[in-house]
Amino acid sequence: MKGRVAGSVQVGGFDLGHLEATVMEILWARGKSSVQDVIPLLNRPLAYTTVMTTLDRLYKKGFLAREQLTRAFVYAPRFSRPDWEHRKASQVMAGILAGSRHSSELLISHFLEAAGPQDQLLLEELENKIALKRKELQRRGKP
Amino acid sequence: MKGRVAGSVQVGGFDLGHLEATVMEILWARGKSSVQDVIPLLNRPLAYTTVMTTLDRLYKKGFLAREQLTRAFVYAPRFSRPDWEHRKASQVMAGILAGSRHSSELLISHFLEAAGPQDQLLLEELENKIALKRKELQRRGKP
DNA sequence: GCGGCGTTACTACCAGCGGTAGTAGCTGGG
DNA sequence: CCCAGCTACTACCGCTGGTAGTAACGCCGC
Repeated sequence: MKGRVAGSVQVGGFDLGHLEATVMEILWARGKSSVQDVIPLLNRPLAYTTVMTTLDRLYKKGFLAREQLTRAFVYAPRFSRPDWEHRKASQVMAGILAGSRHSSELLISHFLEAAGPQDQLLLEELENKIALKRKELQRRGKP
Repeated sequence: MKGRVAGSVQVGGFDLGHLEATVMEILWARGKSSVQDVIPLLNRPLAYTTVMTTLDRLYKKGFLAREQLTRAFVYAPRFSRPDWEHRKASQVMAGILAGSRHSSELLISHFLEAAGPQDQLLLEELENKIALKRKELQRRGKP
């Protein structure tokens, strides 16, 4: 009877299997696509129904929208890739923030460790954003 | 025969079930613990063997160390909670960085959105770190 | 020395999910 | 009106995690 324990950090809700992820990637690249559109773009031959099931599951999970233009369904991502990443990032951050404030710092620290020369602009932008946020918080703190 | 598709971002390797997560939480809170120690701290009664199996699986996954002090095994986390979070964060960041540089910014942006007054110190620290990193990159850039 | 109790190791079973695919039935175009 | 193509439904497999029973083993107390 599946215990269902409250708590536990679990990022959950954004887990895609390999096929699912691959298909999403294709959808993001192509935009509106039917099953037939997707099949030839896969790196291996899969039965029509397999791809359809996958698209359907993605649809039922709310990742894809569908529309019956011709006889066949045409699927399209409900979120753009960046948008989806943002949502995912939100989930991840929410999970991490729930764990502890400290972990947020850890995560960002790790980003800093991994940052290279190509990220200089990004860092600059980030620094600005943080400065802004701090000013805002200070303003709100003592009006 | 399990298709095994290359690619797909998947954070993987840090997935704990609910019971597993709960048990880790207990271990982090209590430090070295035996099965008997853990059982009363769970929010519902579970068979001795259930808890043992869970501890054992965690052990085999490398999350816990064990030691046979008395007759029973005594389990302890192999990583502190912050340390573990750091590792997890690394994985997450690696995944996100692999996706695109842009997503890193999204993730951190989201953190900034979620940041509140209680994070002022954190933000300050972060700003310093970024400034440091930028200086370092500039130094390395044109010696 | 021996028996029992606590422990472990082994094994099992179930449910959920994702990958994979077959079959039946519906439908629009010719 | 019939066929080709598409969907819906269903199924099966493997893996993972939750849950637990059973058998065997060793230490402690008598």
